[in-house]
Amino acid sequence: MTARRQVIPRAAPPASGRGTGVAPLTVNDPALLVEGSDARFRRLIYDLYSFSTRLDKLRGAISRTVGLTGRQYHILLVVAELGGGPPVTVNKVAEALRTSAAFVTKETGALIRAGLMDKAANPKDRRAVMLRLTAKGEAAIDALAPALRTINDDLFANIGAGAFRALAETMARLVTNIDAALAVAERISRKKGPK
Amino acid sequence: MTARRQVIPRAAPPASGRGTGVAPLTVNDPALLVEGSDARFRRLIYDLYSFSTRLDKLRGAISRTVGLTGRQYHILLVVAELGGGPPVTVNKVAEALRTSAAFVTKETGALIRAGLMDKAANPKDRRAVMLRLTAKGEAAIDALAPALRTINDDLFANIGAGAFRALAETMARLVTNIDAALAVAERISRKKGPK
DNA sequence: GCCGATAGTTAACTAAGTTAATAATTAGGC
DNA sequence: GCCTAATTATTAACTTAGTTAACTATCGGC
Repeated sequence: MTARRQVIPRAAPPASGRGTGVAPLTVNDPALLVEGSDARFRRLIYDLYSFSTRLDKLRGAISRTVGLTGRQYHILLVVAELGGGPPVTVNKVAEALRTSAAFVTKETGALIRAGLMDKAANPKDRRAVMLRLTAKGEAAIDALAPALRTINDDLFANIGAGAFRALAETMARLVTNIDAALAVAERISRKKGPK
Repeated sequence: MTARRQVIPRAAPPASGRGTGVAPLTVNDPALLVEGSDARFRRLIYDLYSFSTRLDKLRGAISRTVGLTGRQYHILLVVAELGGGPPVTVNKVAEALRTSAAFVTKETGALIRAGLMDKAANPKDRRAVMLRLTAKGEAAIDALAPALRTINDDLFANIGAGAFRALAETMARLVTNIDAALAVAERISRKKGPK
């Protein structure tokens, strides 16, 4: 089918229009207002979105060099990190990634087919599986480390030790807080638009 | 088809195993190391991922109360913010959201069908469109503000003005840096795994 | 008046999830 | 010891959020 352009209606009478785009504040907390405006706050939220979009792309690009998607690589890292402790189960990985067990099952399947991970039944609990990296999986992580060092250094260029630690602390707090905020949002969402 | 459980192979000989999970460092920059370890850095990256996943869900939950997806609401906000200046085009919105024009076209279509936005041909340049909020679109933004204030305050609970400003500054720098890092990653990616 | 660049749209595809149903197993109450 | 409820993992079908590539229409320079 051809890409015939859609007909655009003639300019309608202008919307009532706030003109300068003044909108109601999106925060109450005075600590988040700069000279009474939430502009800086909204900018921060946009930056967080921009950053996370790009961070995903970054992870995707790095992962492609070993034939993985970004999420698969992330799972590989988490299994590596949890290894050495008690058996790594599907649910533990799902919790660490804050995603569903179903998704972990699907993606670990790809990693196992690629020979980077293996799965064995836990003799103590035959419902559970034990996920482990293979030697090839560990080699893949090691192979990516040099590129990762270059990229991470670039990413944090001109950010000193103080700013790094402050960021790490604030992000840890935000991660803690966001679950409560999400619970509130979902309560409102269910009340107002249960669909 | 029934969900017959997959047969799990008997425990294979253990992978070569790093045992304690010691992996090569993922950063060089000493400002990012704590006692010679990159553990705090990796934790920060995980936190950034966790946070952005949840932030997406938060936006999704809020947006559902007015029948929008998270991204549609985001586009609505950006058009509101850019309004009042020169005509808002598809490309400008795409740039602000760091996404493709194709995606903006598709999502603004939904917003227009919902009566929240309208589109008119620019008489000065008939290739371009002018996106504007309708009165209903502005009303939707206003209607969400009270819930947003509650949720944002919860999200930034126990984060003072100093930490907020430091976070805003560091995130702005990270957003600047990540484009360079992404360029490096994509160069490596194309070199090593052009597929 | 042609030619390359720019603006937008469409179609087809991919990544990254989700929910719901199902199966296998375990653990607890009695 | 047996039944029931909970837990662990898997599968299938679906959704959201994007992407790239091809294409149309228009503009600006020469």
